[in-house]
Amino acid sequence: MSVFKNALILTGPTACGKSALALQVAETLHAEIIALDSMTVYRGMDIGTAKPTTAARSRVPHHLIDVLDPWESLTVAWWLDRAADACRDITARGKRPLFVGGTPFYLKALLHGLFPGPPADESLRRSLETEAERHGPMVLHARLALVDAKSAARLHPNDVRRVVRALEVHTLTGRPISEWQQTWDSPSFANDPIATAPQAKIPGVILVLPREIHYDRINSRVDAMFAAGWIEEVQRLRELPQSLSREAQQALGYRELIDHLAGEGPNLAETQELIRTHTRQFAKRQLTWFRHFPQLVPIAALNEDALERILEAFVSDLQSVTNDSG
RNA sequence: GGGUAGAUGGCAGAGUGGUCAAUUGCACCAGACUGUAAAUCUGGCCUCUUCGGAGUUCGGGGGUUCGAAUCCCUCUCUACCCA
Repeated sequence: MSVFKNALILTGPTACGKSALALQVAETLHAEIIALDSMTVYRGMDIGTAKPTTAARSRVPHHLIDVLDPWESLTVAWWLDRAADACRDITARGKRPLFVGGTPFYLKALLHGLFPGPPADESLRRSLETEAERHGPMVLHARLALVDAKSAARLHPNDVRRVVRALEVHTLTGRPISEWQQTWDSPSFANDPIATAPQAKIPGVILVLPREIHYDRINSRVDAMFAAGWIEEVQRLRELPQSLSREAQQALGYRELIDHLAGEGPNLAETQELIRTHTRQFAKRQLTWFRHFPQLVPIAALNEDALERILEAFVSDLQSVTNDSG
């Protein structure tokens, strides 16, 4: 029933070697790749996002890459819609969709769906945020407690971003967000008319590698990005006629480089070190998400038989596989 | 050789007689995450703990004091200045 029923997932933390393996997997399984990634969607942001090269993209078709300009906004819901479209498209052409990427929130949305609530109301958000700045976050949290005790209990008062969204959903729908959010709690809730999440059972694999090795890879990849002209790329983005969207400008590394180029950040060497550090921290955050998905089969990324193990994991989950190679 | 200013927890940096195991930031460890998510937020971070506390810390040594990271002496080291 789900549009994702033929899909496969290859995920893992940043710089773990997903892209290279993905090409091989895609070629073996006759698949096309859909980027499970919140940043490679942006045109002109190539180096720092480790976007698949044109060579890679000519080997295997990639979707949801370079689909937005850097001044455009992006949300999970938009991404999920487009991912569903791409899936339908690929399936219709007799190919298999292979999600590749490491944006954990999008992965969760893909696996568990989103509650079909209202999208962001920017002006409402702005006024709530302003209020929090003036009178402190407690004010918003206290108000939330009045209309949605369950969410208030779950959310820390300082977590303004989520408190605002909870308030926003309640204001817009008259229904507490905690009611809407039951999508992720109970499968039986799928019968509820407001919870129409796909609840997809998509076979997936997660690449893992020892922390020390992983960190070395991250560090040297950041260095390689600088050597490849990352600064010039960011400079070009700064010279665009329109300023970057909030989502684009908070991309890891771009943000630090933008600050540096604007004279508001540390010197170049320090900026580079900062980006290495932040990338390592990001990888750790990704890992805390991945623990929530026990259905993903862990594969040692550096093992020589990684490709075979991935294929095995997929095959054991599939009834029909268009695979004829060893 | 003379002078001045300093030495504080992984780093930066507060504190200048008790309320100091020592503000804060960073790093580090762990956690959360339902339309900003490569974002944002939370907890921990000297040692031991029956979680009530207990024991050792603020360059080394000595001293003053009921009591010192804070005052005095001395040693070592560092930075800058004059020779």
